[in-house]
Parts: sequence; structure tokens; C-alpha cells
Amino acid sequence: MALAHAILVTLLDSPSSGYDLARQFDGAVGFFWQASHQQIYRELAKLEASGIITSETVLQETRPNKKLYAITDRGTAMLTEWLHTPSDLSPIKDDLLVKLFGGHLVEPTVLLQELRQHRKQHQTRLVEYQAIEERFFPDVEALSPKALYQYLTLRNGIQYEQGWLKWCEEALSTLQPLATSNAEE
Amino acid sequence: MALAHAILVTLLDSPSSGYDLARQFDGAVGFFWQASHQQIYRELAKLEASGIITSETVLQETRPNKKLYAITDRGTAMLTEWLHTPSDLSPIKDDLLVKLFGGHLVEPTVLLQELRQHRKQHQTRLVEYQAIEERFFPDVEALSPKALYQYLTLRNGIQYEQGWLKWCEEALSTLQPLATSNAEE
DNA sequence: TGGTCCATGTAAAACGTTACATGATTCC
DNA sequence: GGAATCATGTAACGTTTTACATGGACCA
Repeated sequence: MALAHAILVTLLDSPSSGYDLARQFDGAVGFFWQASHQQIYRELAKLEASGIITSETVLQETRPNKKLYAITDRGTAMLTEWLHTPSDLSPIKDDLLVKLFGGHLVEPTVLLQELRQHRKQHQTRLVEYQAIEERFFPDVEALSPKALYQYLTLRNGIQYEQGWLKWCEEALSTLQPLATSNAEE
Repeated sequence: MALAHAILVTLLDSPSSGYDLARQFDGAVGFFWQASHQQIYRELAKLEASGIITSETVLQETRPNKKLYAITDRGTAMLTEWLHTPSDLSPIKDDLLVKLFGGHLVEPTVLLQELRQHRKQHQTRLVEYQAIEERFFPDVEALSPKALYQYLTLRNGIQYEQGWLKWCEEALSTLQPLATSNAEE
């Protein structure tokens, strides 16, 4: 059910094909939900069958035709109902932390390397998010309510990446003393 | 495969029954992985069938007998190999952020209420984590390598909850102006 | 001519959730 | 007497992942 909701809030922004949605899930929607194109196409078929979305085929000359999906009134009603239903905190599943929990099994350099790699990736994401913030949300006071809500999801991403970076630094300096006399980087 | 690894690092700590594991997944392991008892029992049967763990039946008088599972050499080898394989950043799936993205559909008070609820829950978790930190890790300098790795997973949880709290505050004060003349709490 | 983008799908396997099922003990 | 804890499972269903499959347009 959760993927359905993520698709619906995306369609609220603009009618999209499955392909468009897949790209949005790789971009801005990806801050808080990920899904592959296979999942998306299947879910779209299911949502259309139950009248939550409708499609319109758009013929194209130089490119394959596409089906543009849009949310129906029934879909909006369903989404609104869900917005009124409280959610639990979302569960965390993190491979890196599982690894750390058993980290004493391997030489310290193994996880130090992985921590450096993660730090780098979080750093990259943070820079991307901050670029989006500057480009699209330069003046928070001037935002429409809709833009304001979406801005907050971006702010969450920024907060999240900053937290990870801070923790990576802490973990690296905590574990570095365990790695005796190694030249790495 | 990921649940398997979470079970294995837990068994590394001490041989456990399915029931024990389920409780650990509700506790310390729950910082970074969640699983229901049904999942755990199924996975244990599978892991035993492939020689990654072994079980020994422990007869008990006043309580039901239990099967204590322990990791085998093959299991340790498999886990070690996985520790050497780099992981991607873990995907985020967060209902609350999906809701915010479509938040303009409902009156501001709806999401303000939900944000307050989430703030409260993150606050509760943070206090729990900090209690564990004080009780079990009072002197970081004195920790064994094994304890040090596990301490870092707790520190990640603390960082995570602090980040969420900070963001909840920001989101609440950003959205509060949208809710005009309402008496809520 | 080899790679990426556009565009949509099928199929199988793995993983996760919900509901059902049992039964003694211990605590309030 | 009722709820919680200990202890283990089955079954059905739903979701996610991984692999396979196709084919034209455009760019270097």
C-alpha cells in the first residue's frame, strides 16, 4: 500500500508515465522512497484497475508511445483518507550497522575503508541536496504551501545526510586507534 | 540475504533460540534491523539446512524446551566474506515524508498533529538510547574492540534520533503559520 | 558500432506481513 | 480469573528484488 501512496503524491504534482515516475523515484521522490520500474509498472496497472488513477495514451513520432497516468477523484479521496491516518515511525534497516555489530571479526581497516566510502557518498548527496535548496528554494518566505511541504522533505534529507556525516567522522576517529601501523587511504 | 546477516552477527554474541533472537530484534539489534518472529523462525530453518548454523535442543522443566542456535565455521566464513563486500547506502522509505509531499491536500493541523506525535516518539527513543549509553558504556576508553563496534551502532541511533528531533522542530515551526486561528494540542 | 535514453513489460524467487495455532507458567 | 511471558511453528497473502526481453532514436 505504501508504494501506491508514494506514486499518488507524485502524480499530484503532474501526470506522468511509468518511465517518468521511475525517474522521479531516482530524483526528488528518492529522498524518501525508492522503487524500481518493475514495481512501478505493476502498481500502476493495479491502481488503474481499481479506478484510483486513469491513463491516456500519448502518441509520439520519434519515440515510443507512452501512457500518461493521472489521479482520479477516487484516488484523491483515498489519499486524503490515508493522510488522516497516523503512521508509525519508519523501520530502519542498515547493512553498514549490521556489519559494525560484527566488525570485530575482521581487521579494522576493512570497516574503516567502508566508513570512508560511506562518508564520501553521504557528502556527495549532501552537496546535491544543498544545490537543490539554493536553486529551487532560495526564499522560503515566498513559497506556496505546496512548495513549502516539499521543501520540508528536502530539509529532512539534508538533516539526515548531515547526521550521517557527523556520525561517520565520530566512528572513524573511534576506530582509527584499532588499526595499528597501516598505511591506508 | 540481509536478514541472515543480522541473525548471524547476533548469534556471534551468544547462542540463542528463535525466541531470544526475536527479543534482541526488539532491543539492541532493533537499532538497525527489524524482523518478526515468523521471519526469524523461517530464516533459522533455512540457515540450519544449509549448514550455516547448528542447533542443540535444551530440555527445560518449567518452560518449553528450546533450540539453541549457534554459528558454524562455515557461517563465520560466510559472514566474514560479506563483511569484506562493500554495501550501498541503505534505502530510505518513510511514510511521514510521503505524507508531507502531498500535505497540501489536507488542513495544516492534520500534519502538525502527526509531526508532534513523531517528535514525541523520537524523543522517547532518544531517552532510551541515552540510558543504555550511560548504563553500559560509561567509559568508552575502556571498551573491548567488540564492545566498541557495538557502541558505535548505539551512537548512530542517538545521532539519528537527534537529527529527527531537530527536523521535527524545524518542520513544526515552518508549518505552524499555515494553521490560522485553531486551538489545538 | 557501441552506449545511453526512451518506453513498457513478464516471470521467478526472495522477503515481509498478517492471521492462526498451541500450551504451560507466572504475575497481578 | 485474566494477562503476560516463554517457546515454536504453519499458511496464505502481499511486496520487493533480480533477471530477462524488446526495439527505435540519438550521439560520439
